[in-house]
Amino acid sequence: MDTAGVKNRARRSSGRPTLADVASRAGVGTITVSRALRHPERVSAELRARISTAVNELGYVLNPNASALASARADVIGVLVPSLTNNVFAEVLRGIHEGLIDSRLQIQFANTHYSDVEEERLLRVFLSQYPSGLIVSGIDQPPATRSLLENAGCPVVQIMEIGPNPVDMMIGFSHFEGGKAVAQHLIDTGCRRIGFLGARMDPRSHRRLAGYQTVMEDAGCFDAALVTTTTMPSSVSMGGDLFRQALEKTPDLDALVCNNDDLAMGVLFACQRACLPIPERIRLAGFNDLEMMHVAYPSITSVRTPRYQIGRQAIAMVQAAMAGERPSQAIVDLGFELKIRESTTQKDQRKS
Amino acid sequence: MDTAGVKNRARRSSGRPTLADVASRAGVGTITVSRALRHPERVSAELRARISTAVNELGYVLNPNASALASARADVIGVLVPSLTNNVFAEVLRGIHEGLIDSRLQIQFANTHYSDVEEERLLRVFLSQYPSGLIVSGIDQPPATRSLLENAGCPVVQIMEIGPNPVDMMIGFSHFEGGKAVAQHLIDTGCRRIGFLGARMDPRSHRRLAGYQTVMEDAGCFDAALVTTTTMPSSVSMGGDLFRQALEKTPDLDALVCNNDDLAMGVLFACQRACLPIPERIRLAGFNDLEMMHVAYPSITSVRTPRYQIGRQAIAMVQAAMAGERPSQAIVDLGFELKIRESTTQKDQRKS
DNA sequence: ATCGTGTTTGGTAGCGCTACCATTGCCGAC
DNA sequence: GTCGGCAATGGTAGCGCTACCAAACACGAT
Repeated sequence: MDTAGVKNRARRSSGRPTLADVASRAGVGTITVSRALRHPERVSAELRARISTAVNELGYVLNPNASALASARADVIGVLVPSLTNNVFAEVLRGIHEGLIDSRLQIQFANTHYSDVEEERLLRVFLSQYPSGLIVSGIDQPPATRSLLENAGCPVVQIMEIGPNPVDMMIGFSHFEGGKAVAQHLIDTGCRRIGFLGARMDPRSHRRLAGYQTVMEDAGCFDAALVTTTTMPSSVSMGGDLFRQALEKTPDLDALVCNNDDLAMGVLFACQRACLPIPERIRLAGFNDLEMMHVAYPSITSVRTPRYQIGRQAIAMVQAAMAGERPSQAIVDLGFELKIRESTTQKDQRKS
Repeated sequence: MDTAGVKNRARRSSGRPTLADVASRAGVGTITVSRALRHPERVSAELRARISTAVNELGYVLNPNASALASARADVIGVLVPSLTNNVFAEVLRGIHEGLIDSRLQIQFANTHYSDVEEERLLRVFLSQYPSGLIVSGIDQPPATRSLLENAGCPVVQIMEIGPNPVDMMIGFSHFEGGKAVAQHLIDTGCRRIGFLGARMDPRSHRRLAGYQTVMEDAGCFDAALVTTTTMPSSVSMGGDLFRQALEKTPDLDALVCNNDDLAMGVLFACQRACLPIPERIRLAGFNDLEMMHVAYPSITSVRTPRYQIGRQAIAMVQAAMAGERPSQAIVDLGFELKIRESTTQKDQRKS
């Protein structure tokens, strides 16, 4: 009967304007419209204007799926970070975002939750979309993941730390040296029983610990009992917990290097609660230099890490590589800065 | 000469296995492979097994661009949040992520940086990809953005707060009531000169302020000089700055409601530095109940907000709507919980 | 005038997948 | 036995875009 079939054998269409619509309105070929959007400099000014008018009149938006399918390349930069809760990575993302303003490229974050398995899975998801670039955290990818990165067919930047054998490019700083710097500072100010507190001991944390250990051994002060770590996630309350554990093991602690600032905050509060004055009884140092550190009372010594710059320059490296410009150096060390504050300074030294 | 042209007139191909490769290896049609991956229950167990084997042997990965192009639907949920630095949204994202484990769907975040213009731009980017669902923060979208959402052609969940006229669905809690609850608590404990500190006054902050103001007016205590706000971003140091401003305007302050916990931390440190004891001289309350609040010294009263649950349930609502199940109620109020701690409790009351 | 070179534009054939049918086989109902 | 209905499977025509050519044209060199 065919009575109900109004749209009998209708061809599906999203209803949105397509390149062909723009092309016919502008009186040009579809490919010229595509070029005008993608490489404006290859199209004459006159056609560019006509096309631009047609695009605006129709409200045309390029279909990224069709584009990616046809060119086997998506205008997407995949960014893999182990945590979003962690303010450290939030700053990196801010740098990436600001480096991408006025660019056709889009960022696509994913959170590996510190899991190698999850990292590999997410990387496969990214790769299936033919990204234009990849930014991954750390340098300790397992072989399978590393191999995926090497065959990604796009620029890859490893961020946060530096080391030998970059997959492609690398930007960060030495966590080992950072750990050394804090420990050395405390040694220099006369501390001997310097504890180390660490949570969520990822590879970067281990390298900071190694830096601390090197300095302690060189000073003849190392004692395994001074190190208190956990694989549990880092948090402020965990800082307090680890501090109490450490104090029980080594009651003669005179300073603490914390693997990050959250832990340091926890120690600060625990000390306030236990009436152990900082820095008089315990010197305290963190890592990363979150904004809170210089505001705290007492203000807390920390290692300022160039998180924003890492993001900003990582994206610049990707864009340069996409344009065919290989960087002069594949490995960029942005360094760090030890911010010495009240928490590791004698009261009498503090007077300026 | 054509000597260099080895791949003369070669057809482009990504080199990856395609559905057709899988189909021929499994001895079935391409469409059956597509179905086996997309709707396994519609394919017989035998073919499913053969196809699964072929997929594994070839290492086949579905091309999401081709899939989205052909079906005008991408397996992507777009999530728009105003900030990533803010721990508040990090928890929401964690909820969304955990709600999506074992799902084919992917999340795609974007950060609007509290900008309506940026929000609209990002929304257009999302829409161009034909997302399967959208999660947006807040309920105050400007008309153009709202219209985009209404015509998105997919489930939309507005999160973080609730109000009338949802675009589609809504989940959150009342910031107005939250603001009222803190203020009322302080009134109840005898405070009269209760200040309000706010930074980055987004619509939700304004509603908390309105809640505070209502309570203050009802108690006959409202004084515009007690309110100190800024449009600048919120931070711990900003908390200290606002506190100093407030103390100058109204030196007789006996309590402070902070628009969020970062500010409250800043006030805490500023008070410690100025030797103004909390709660004896100043009572202090925050908003959101970040982990730090219960660890601080003194521990800080705050309004615990169901951030994780918001994310978790928002994604569940999207998935249900995708399956055609309309929720029994389009608006879900998850409430909040006032956590009363040392910072608003008299010393003598604290003894239990 | 002829040629080469470079610039601008367009035609067309896919990219890999899924919507839309059509086909087949099987079963119970009449 | 024939038929209708359902379930399982497949053929094919796009989805909207861009890579790959080719054509048209301008311009200076020969």
